[in-house]
Amino acid sequence: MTDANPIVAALGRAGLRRTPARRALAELIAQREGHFTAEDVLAAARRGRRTMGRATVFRSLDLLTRMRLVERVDLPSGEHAYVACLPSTHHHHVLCSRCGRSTDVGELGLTPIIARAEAQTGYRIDTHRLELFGLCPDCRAATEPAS
Amino acid sequence: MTDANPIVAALGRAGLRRTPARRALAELIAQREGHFTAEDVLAAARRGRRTMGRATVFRSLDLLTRMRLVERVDLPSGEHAYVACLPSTHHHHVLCSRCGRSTDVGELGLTPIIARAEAQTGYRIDTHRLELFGLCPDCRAATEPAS
DNA sequence: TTATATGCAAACGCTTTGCATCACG
DNA sequence: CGTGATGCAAAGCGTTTGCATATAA
Repeated sequence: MTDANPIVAALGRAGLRRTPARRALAELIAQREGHFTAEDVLAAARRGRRTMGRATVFRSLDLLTRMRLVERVDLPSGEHAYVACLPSTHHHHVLCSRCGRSTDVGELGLTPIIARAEAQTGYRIDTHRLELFGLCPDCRAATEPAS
Repeated sequence: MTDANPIVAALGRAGLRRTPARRALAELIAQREGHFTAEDVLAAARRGRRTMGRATVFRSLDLLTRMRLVERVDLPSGEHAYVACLPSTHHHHVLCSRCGRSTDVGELGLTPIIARAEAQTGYRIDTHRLELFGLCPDCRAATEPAS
């Protein structure tokens, strides 16, 4: 039991229980390349042989969010989704509006922008949220054959 | 009836009905300097002599959103809120996490950042959302007496 | 063995919808 | 007048909670 799955491994490191439900969720997240909703998880679990209670899904997702293993994003539609992400490093997410895939991008040099906003408004800014939406390379290829 | 209220004026320009409910909502929004939730509107209307049905609040808020007179923002808490804003110009919002006040800031030069993200990920980005949270000047003064 | 986690179902809160009525233009 | 807007109440979702049971460590 080497905990190949990074989420399961992190649970172990944190001294939390590696229950079947959590393993299954970790597996689902690892398989999915992009963002997903709580409902997606339920559906995926149901599709497989495993069934998880709604409560467990939300509780686990919440746990993983607090552990910074996933992050909650708000889609332009207003839906709440989650994306897996590597902890600790500050980053932003780029989401494909067609296939739902998501990718992390690093800091991007937002600091001067924030400084500018502070200068313009007089606020002291301590949190920010940047979400980028567009087409991933694959969907781009499918949509704009000739580029 | 000069439509001093910019929202009411915009409704007129768009050929939409300036009903009592919409006028009341426009008034409430004009008075409030920061962001507000649908529930806030309900409560405010109830506090005043005017009462509006929930449905009307949501329908009107939706209408104003489509007209770009208000914008929906997702607070870090996950709550959905709205902020009044001037249409057409691209801008972002700075929200005070203490008093809820909000201010618009202009474009801030995000374009190079987006270009960088596109280069890093291969995505073609066509929408973005930047929300900045912090303390407004007043709350700053109240919190950090000596700065 | 014992604190944790799970599952179910009911409770919740926010948002939408159906429908009859009302009133702006 | 006629269409668009309103209000109410009920339906619809996504999310949370209470509680008894099961289980990882």
